[in-house]
Parts: sequence; C-alpha cells; structure tokens
Amino acid sequence: MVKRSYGQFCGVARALELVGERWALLVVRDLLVGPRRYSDLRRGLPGIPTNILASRLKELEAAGIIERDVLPRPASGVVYRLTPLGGELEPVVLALGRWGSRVMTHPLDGEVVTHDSMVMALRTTFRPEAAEGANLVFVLRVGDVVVHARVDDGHLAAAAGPAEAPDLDITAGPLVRDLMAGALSPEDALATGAVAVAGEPALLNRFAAIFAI
Amino acid sequence: MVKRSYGQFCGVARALELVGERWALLVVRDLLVGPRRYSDLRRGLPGIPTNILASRLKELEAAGIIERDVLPRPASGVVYRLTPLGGELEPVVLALGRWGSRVMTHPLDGEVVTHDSMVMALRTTFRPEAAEGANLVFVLRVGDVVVHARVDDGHLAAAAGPAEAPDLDITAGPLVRDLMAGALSPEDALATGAVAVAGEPALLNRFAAIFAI
DNA sequence: CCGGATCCTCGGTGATACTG
DNA sequence: CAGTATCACCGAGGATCCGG
Repeated sequence: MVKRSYGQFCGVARALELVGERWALLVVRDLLVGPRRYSDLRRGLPGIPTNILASRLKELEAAGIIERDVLPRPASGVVYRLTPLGGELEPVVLALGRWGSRVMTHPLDGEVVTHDSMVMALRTTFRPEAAEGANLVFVLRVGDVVVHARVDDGHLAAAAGPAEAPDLDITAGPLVRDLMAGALSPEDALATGAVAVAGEPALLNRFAAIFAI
Repeated sequence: MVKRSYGQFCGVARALELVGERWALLVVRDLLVGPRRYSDLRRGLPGIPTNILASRLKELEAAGIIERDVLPRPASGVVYRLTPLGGELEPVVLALGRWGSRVMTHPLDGEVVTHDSMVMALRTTFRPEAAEGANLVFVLRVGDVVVHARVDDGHLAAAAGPAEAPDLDITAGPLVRDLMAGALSPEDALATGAVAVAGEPALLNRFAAIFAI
C-alpha cells in the first residue's frame, strides 16, 4: 500500500500526508477530548462511512498518532486514544477551529452539534487573558448536548456532560455562536430568548468575554 | 455544485470543508510567501495535476480565501493572492508545519525542496525569544533553492532569493533539518561537510538556536 | 450491542493531451 | 501563459452483513 505523497521535503506537506485525508482531523478532534470507542466516534462523526472510519483509525495508528487499547473484562471493548505525538496535533486543530469559527456564521441545513465539537469549540475560543483571576464553572446546553467549562485563573478545563453547582447554566441554540462572536450582545441574547440562563445573568458577559471568537 | 459537508456546526469541520481538500493548504502555503502566478504555483507544487490546481484556485476564490488579479500590460498575466481572510490561515499552516517538521526526519525518495516551502519552514521554526536583540541576515541554499532570512530583534522577514551582504551564507543539504532539530551539532555539521558556510562559522550556532524544531 | 468487513456506485484525483 | 478536455482509476459514500 503506497501512500500518496506530495513529493516535497516540507513539514506542511508531511503533516498533510499523515492527517490531511478526509475525516482524519475530525477523528483527532474527538480524541483530543478523551479516549473514545469505535461506536463513540461513529456517533460523534455522523455521516462517516464505517469503512472509512476503520481505514482512518488504521492509518492513524500506523502513523503513531493514535493507539488501540483492548479493555479487559468486564468492560470489554476497544478504546482509541491519542499518543503523545497525536496530542501534539492540538495546536493544529485549535488553529483550524479558530479560523473556521469565524467563517462559520450560521448552521447549514441539517448540521448538528456534538459533545466533542462543542468542547473543542470552548477550547478554541478560550482567551486566557480574559479569564485572569476568574474562578467560574459554566454549563452550556445546545440541543441535547451538554458540556461544561471550569475556568480557573487563566486556565480552562472543558469536558462533556454537566457539572455540579455551576455558576451559570446556559441553554442556547446555534445563536450562542453570535454571542461569542460579539455579534449579539448578552442583553439582547437574553431579551430575545435566544439564550436562557440559570444563575446570575450578569455572568453571561463574563462568558462572552472569556470565550470569544 | 454541492460542496461536500461534514454535517457538523463546528469550526474545525467548516474549516476543513473550505481548505481540507487535497493540495488546498499547499496552495495557501505558497501564497503566504507572496502573490504567485499560475505557472509559479505549478512549479512550486511539482506533481499537482493542472486541472486540480485550476479547480482548487476556483474553489479558494469562491470561498473568499484568494483573489485573482489580471495584470495590466506589459506585465500581462494572472496573479493569485491571499485575501485578508486567506492570510489568517497562516497560524493553521504554521501549526501544521511545526508538527510536520518533527515527524519529517529525512527526505523520502524523490522528494524535492521548493523556495516557498523553505521560506515557510523558516517561519515555522522561528523562535522570537531566541532572536531577541539579534540583528542578522542569513542566506540559506539547499540544492538550487536560495532563500534568505532577516532577523531583527525578535522579528523575522523571510523571502525567496538571496540577500546582499549576509552575515552568514549557508549551503546545506537536507541534513540542515537535523541541524535545526538539534540532532546534529553545528560543529559536526561543519566538520562532516554536511553544511558549509561563508561568514563567521560561529554564527551557525545562532542560526540553529533561532530556527529550531 | 460492539467492532468492524464486504459490496457496489459515484465522483474526485491523477496523468496526459490539447487550446485560446 | 493560463488554463480546458478527456479518461482511467481509486477512494469516498452508503447499505448491508457478520463474528464475538
């Protein structure tokens, strides 16, 4: 199996040969949130053909980017996780996410939101300098996707699922993107019902400042 | 023309829909160095089918990433340049280059080096903190490719072609990558003839420190 | 259910030839 | 110089099936 080459001794070209194929970086994006099973990845990548997912996983494993672990019983199953080399792709995914979140104005027809993509969206938009001295826990709900973000003095821990006793619990639609982009003020977001919160409403300003496109 | 979608309202996915297709980011890489004509891009991307290059240029233009300028006479011709939006892809290309330069240990069979890829390699490996207070001009020659780098107190200007009166003129082979990665000491590089210099040989240490993988 | 493998179709890619 | 035209091929997409 001869892998397609760009024929250049160049870091960008070499990187694209390893992770430039379709779906590959989206698999990495989901694995950056945490180890995932085959079926988790399928759910998180609606639309990926199963044979393509299997191919990508094999290629990424052969490239040393992910590794495949067989869980012992009783939790039998297969888990994929990033290797240290794979984890170093985070700056690539974050840079892509930052650029993409600016051109991604509104959802196209049929587009969905997944746990892992939303966690990565929080990480891409996080601005440490706006979070200095902050100690806040946010829960963000879009559709049936729930994620949370713990902000601790310039440091962020974002993960899937809810959090206990958050400072602010945000329920929103895709318009939360406009809020984070500054195209929708927190006041208008609340007034129009585009965003609903449980907790101190003024904290929505902090949220929009800390997670900004 | 229905563009293939990943079906997700996610910045990473949206970015990959626009610049994730084969060759697209390599076109952007070359245009980050400067405006280029169709034939320049063909030369800089050996192996790209001409119809694919034409397709990518149209897609990138439709996405607002590049623009096509028809030059007035007598310098007739067509020039492609990045739009401001396209220029904002630089962090993406640099992140990819940084990651790729680590896995790119040695050139594969038949791989070549181009002007634009080498200029971007200098930009990806540039470490501003190592260049504080420096005021140096390097010329780097690999094969028949010549590029130069002006380092001015933490700031870099790298471009194709030679420079006048450089502080150090470096002639090397692909092993210059090992030098920049710290796998080959400047002394060994000079002693084995892997790298030859004109100028003060001690400046090769500065070069390896300023441009480090 | 989980973790894939198999089959088939279609469209993009690659290579080359050709043209305004 | 700056592309378009043509065609073979292979990987993506989609559905189904299979072993544990």
